[in-house]
Amino acid sequence: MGKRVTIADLAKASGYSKTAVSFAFNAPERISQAAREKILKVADRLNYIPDPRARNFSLGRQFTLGFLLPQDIETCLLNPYIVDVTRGLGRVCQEHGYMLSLVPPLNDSVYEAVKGVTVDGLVTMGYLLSDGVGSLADQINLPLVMIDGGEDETFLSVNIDDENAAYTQLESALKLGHRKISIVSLPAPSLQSAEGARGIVARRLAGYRRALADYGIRDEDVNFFSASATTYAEGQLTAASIVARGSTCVVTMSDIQAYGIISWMECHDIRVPEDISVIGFDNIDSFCFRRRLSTISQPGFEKGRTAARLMFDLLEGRKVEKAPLVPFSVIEGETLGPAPQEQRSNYGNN
Amino acid sequence: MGKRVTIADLAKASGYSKTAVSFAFNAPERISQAAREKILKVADRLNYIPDPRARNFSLGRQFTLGFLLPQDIETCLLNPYIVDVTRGLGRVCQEHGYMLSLVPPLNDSVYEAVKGVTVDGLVTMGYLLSDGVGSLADQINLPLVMIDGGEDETFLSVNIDDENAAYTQLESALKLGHRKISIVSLPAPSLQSAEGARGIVARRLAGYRRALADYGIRDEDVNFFSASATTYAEGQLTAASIVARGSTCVVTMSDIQAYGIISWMECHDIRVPEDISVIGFDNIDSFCFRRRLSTISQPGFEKGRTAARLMFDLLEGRKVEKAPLVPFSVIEGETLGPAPQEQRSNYGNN
DNA sequence: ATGAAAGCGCTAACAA
DNA sequence: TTGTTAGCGCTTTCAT
Repeated sequence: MGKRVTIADLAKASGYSKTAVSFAFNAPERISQAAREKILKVADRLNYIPDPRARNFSLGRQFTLGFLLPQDIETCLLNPYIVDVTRGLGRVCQEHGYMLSLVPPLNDSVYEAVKGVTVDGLVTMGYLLSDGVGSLADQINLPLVMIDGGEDETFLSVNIDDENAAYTQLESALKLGHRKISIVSLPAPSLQSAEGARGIVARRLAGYRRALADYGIRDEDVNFFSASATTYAEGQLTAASIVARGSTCVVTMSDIQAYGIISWMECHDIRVPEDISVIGFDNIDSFCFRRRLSTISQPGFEKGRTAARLMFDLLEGRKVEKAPLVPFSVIEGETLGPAPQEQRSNYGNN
Repeated sequence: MGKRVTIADLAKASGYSKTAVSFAFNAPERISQAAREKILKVADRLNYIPDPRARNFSLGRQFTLGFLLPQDIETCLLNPYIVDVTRGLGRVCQEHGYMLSLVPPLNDSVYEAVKGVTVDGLVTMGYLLSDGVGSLADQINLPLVMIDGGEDETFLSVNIDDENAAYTQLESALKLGHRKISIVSLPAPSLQSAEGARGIVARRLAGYRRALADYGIRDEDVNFFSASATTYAEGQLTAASIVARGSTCVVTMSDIQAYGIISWMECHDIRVPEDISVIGFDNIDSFCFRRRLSTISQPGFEKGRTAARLMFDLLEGRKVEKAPLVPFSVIEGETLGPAPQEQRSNYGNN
């Protein structure tokens, strides 16, 4: 348990100064061959390894990017979409020799988490301007890139065109004759606030509203559920209410919710999509599900990569354009079918 | 882009000393009400937030745990077993207000990665003593807990009883009459070295050998494949060779390999388990696969949690027992069936 | 209750 | 080429 060998120890032992030692490790060209060799030899003998904590502090860099998660690590990593984003971030971090730090909201406080973070830049997921993360980051001079945040001039945010994606998603159900729809939303802490109006949830809702209007769906035929967490289990919990409302189609903002819902249906002998259709959002690795989920594909990996790249552009002082929209696409799976006939007749001339 | 406000700024602005400021934030009892209030008020006005980098450096703590991965972040997070371990680690980190840093081997060098890491403790996955990570950690005074490492006195390692688990896995195939077996191993960098003999791969191989011996299987009826990476794609690549060798059962050290193999089989009209059986290892969330995979369940989440707890025991100076074995179990899925009759007759009186 | 000052281990501007 | 020394921003001992 002996204390770690320091640069001072090595300086003394080798008969050189701390500067020389530092140069021996970080700037060979600024020191003579002989000195360098001697120093390194003694370093080896003493088992000296420069302390990265001190080095980073002195350099003012941490060689680490932070990933601010919307929920617990435990919960987030249950969502393959988030895992995919993490993979994208990790890829780019490695290319730059950086580590990737997972930062969950601490004791339910994002602020405390952000205040305590020791990273060169923070990539957030699912936070909005109104959450105050942006201004806090600003205050402590911390570069910020958002994923699935609000589309705002102030900060870079990597997004798909959520409004159109949601429109497309719902429309693919409406086209098949569905008229009684359940919509399952992501948790939206700031939905109420004015600034939240530009958030991802709000944008998707706008897309839904437009689609509903375009197809003349009446308000009373739409049920809206706001999940308290984006999990499989939460999906299962919602399923019963959905069925009770007589919807013929469920539109979710997350595949993982959709899976939960489908699993509940299966346990209750409700056929998907014969009795009720389900269409998800994300397109998490569906190769491993029983049936291919009908869904909207949004490239998590790509989003992560893009965000991290933007971050390094920022860090390395490169010019940054506004973050580009990442493309989405429709995945035709096996969980979306035509609306059941009986229901359809209820709404007549269609 | 103004520089961040420092403790010195605040000291000057508030008319107090740096000490007072520090106390105002970290030790209210050591300062007068009035002083504290005044300081905090000015802090607020100046937008002062203590810099965690300096604070951590000064305290000699990072409030971060490192997770040393066996491969790229990108690749590792493709493996749900590893994601599960990460979740377990993350859970405990959060309980302690810690962040979790993902540390991949940098430029293919674990050493460089470990040398540069700024964490309070390092949890490794899949490394052995012979990889030298242990002694390096020792050298820089970095607490270490291993997952799936060697069973060794020197370091704590969280494991299941891999030898018996492997035995059980293979035996469940042998019991069903399989006599021509393919074994797909994890990548094993240090399998050759003497110390590697206690590693996870070696222990499982020992289990396999014992099972093969107990059931009198001849060497020439066993095919051994060592994957270069633990991925779905690698599994698919191996599948063709497996079929070519005429095995009736594939035993893999990882579910993800098994899934890859099965997917290849399906694409080539080979029925699982009618034509060939597959039994995996890990039991990654099989709820989302087409058919339940026959496999050995090892609790990744539990391993992560246990490892992190041991780490905090270490960090907080608690006594630590030797790491306990985490229990495994057999999952009876739908991909392991009796050996095909034709093959069986080849090997007669059974 | 308060403050001066000495660290923490390293980097790097500056002087020799 | 080499060494002296002043930071980096915070914590904390030890006087006062």
